[in-house]
Amino acid sequence: MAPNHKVRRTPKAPRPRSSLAQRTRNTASTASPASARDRVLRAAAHSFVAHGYAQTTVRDIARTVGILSGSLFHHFDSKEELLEAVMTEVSARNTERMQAAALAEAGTLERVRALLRSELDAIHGETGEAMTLLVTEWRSLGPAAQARVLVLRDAYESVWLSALQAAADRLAPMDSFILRRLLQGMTAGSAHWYRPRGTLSLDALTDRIMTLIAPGAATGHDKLAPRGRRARA
Amino acid sequence: MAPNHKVRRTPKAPRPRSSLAQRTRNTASTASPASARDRVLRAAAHSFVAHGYAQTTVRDIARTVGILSGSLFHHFDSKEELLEAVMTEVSARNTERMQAAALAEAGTLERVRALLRSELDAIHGETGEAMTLLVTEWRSLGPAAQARVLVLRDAYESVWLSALQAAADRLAPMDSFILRRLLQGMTAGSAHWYRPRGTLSLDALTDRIMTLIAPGAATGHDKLAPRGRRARA
DNA sequence: TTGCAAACCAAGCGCTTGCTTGGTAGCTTC
DNA sequence: GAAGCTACCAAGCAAGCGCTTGGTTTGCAA
Repeated sequence: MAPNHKVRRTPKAPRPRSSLAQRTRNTASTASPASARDRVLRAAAHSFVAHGYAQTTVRDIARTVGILSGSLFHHFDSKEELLEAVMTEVSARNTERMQAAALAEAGTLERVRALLRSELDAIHGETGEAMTLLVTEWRSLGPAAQARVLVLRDAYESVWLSALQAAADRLAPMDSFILRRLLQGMTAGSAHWYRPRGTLSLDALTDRIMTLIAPGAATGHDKLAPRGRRARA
Repeated sequence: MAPNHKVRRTPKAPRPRSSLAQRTRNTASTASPASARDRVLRAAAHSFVAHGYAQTTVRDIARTVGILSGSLFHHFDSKEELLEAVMTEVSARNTERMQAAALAEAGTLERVRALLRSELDAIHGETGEAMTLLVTEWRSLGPAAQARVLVLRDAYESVWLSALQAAADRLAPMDSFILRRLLQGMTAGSAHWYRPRGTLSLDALTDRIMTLIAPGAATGHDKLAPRGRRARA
């Protein structure tokens, strides 16, 4: 087996900086609009999603940020810590967004729909959230990092679970835990085939899934799902 | 980017052998019950599924087979060809099994159920099929190999599509292509959480999914899905 | 008995990988 | 204006990777 998962050293967290202004170099306070650390994080997230963790080299990430590979380790202690940071940030941000989206709705079923739409946004949205990484690259994390991220993941999942339980009488008759797992399969799997620029909108996709889990319930938009449409590309 | 996907050389296919009898070494005709090539294939499939393609080294595979890493290349030209061979064999075998399972049923909905059960079998069954690899490790294949495997994958998918179209009036009102993609998400995703040794049987899981895609239809076994059950571990 | 091919070993090559080290440029602070 | 900090470069190391090479063992066929 390829020896992954090194032991953790001292956690790195360069002091936050203030000023702006763009230079050839990102020095102490003349940072880019997005700080150097954030730019590394974004580049890493994008590359991890697009090509996978193992297929992405630290040299790739450094190149897109515009620095040398060694300089990455000024911001992060290891490549794995970079993955953990991406996962941590992504799941924290999305738990927040999801909760806000749910609270904006009154009905139980409408809340489930809001959660669903929010999750699809996190996967396909223009903000380029890397939510799928939590599933697809889970085993690229070492056990210690897994345990740490799992705490955030559980918080995210508990929001889902209570929303599903609250709407249980309007959903397909099924244990909420199983329903959630099936739902996650559908949303995560959509990363492999759904193309945001295609003919199927994210709202329409949300409706299709709602049709499955809440049969007979009008789901708001696009009530009768038109047949014979294609989603390709 | 990590330089994968080398060019193809001459395809290797050692002549098939006949006799049996176990020795310390697998020579021309005194092969193990499963030929050496098959044992390599099985070991590779198992390791690819368990730890991922990138995390599996050729030394790992060789060790579980009981040979040295260099000897692997007597059977396969490259590690990627090994992955391709696994995918090819798996999708060919499962297309066959699935078609047989479907033809054993008369009704359109029963056929869909048979396909579904067959796919779940391929993912979780005791035969240890590596069906999930086709999704999870798809991008580990180079473009050329992808094109070759895609032919088999398309055959598999077309069986699904025609079954779904035939049963369309008894399924959730939705384009069959989209329904298939959502279904595949549920089945493939189950690899991440479903445990065959748990309290939820594969038949019961099949029923839960059928409940979603064919609401109001009695699905054969286990008609009213009991609530409040847990599937964990 | 010799010839031959398949199956494998032993050794290691060349390359890429994540990461380290020692030093420097630019900015802030006192 | 010196100290001190962050951000970065330049160079390269050790380890692990897929894969190659040359030779040996084994069984079978002629």
